[in-house]
Amino acid sequence: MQIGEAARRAGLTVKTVRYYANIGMVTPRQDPDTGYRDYGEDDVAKLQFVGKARRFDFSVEECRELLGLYEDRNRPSREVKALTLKKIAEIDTRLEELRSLKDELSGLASSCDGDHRPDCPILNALSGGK
Amino acid sequence: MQIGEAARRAGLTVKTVRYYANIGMVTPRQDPDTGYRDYGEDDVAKLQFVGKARRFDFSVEECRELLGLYEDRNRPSREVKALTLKKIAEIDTRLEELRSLKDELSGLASSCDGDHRPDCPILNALSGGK
DNA sequence: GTAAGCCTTCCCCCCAGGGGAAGGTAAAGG
DNA sequence: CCTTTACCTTCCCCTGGGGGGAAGGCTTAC
Repeated sequence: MQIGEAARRAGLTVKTVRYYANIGMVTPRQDPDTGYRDYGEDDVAKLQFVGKARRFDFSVEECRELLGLYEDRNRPSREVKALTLKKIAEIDTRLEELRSLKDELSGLASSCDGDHRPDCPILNALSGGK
Repeated sequence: MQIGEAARRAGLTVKTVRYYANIGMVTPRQDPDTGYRDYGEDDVAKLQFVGKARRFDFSVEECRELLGLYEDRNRPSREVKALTLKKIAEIDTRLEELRSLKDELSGLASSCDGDHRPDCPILNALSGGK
């Protein structure tokens, strides 16, 4: 099938699918007559796989790695789990950062009257020392 | 003072400070002899201000806005508070996304044995429908 | 015949700078 | 005076993950 239908069935944009072909992640056959990319069912499955992994916050490089494991029917599940745990740890770190950021901003916001007067503890904090 | 010392005192890199000058956020005087940028105390204060706001996850454009409010002695604190509350709401959204992502990944990871055998629920989930 | 709807490659754009080259300048040491 | 060192300048390419759109080619349908 052509790239448009493959993209539709994978829930991705044509641009994205073409990008994945260019970086060698999902490489379809090429029709020698038209030069058009020609996607098979297996390609669509890979595109769906990558699309879902991206939604799970895996980077393109990690997706490539997962795809390799996905295609190797003899790989130990250990490797996949390790990658997943690493990703979970990254998410935890980011959660912590965002939480403390939110606490600080919330503290500032609640100390600010937010009225017509120019005095503003938020700006004072941003311009203050440290 | 020269850009190096200004950067040091603001806790930023020289590259960053030069970038802020290029985009017109903190624009120092220029020494006509050497062509070097010449930073005053007020410039350093602005750099510190922007640096801190960046650490609070404000975008460069938002920093420009905050800086405008910072320099306007008559602005109502309402505007600053609104910007801060908007940022807090953004952080909340991102927190929610990350939390649900983590839950899904955690569920997958705990259902995977992580041993030498090839069967892997994580890959099954990624390749499964939907 | 021509309009619609596909497809192709090619190039620039986003953010917030980082890395490094090529070249000018200033101050200290020998 | 010469050299080293430590500054500074502009200029250009790089990151991730594509998006937007131009210029051009192809069928298919009306």
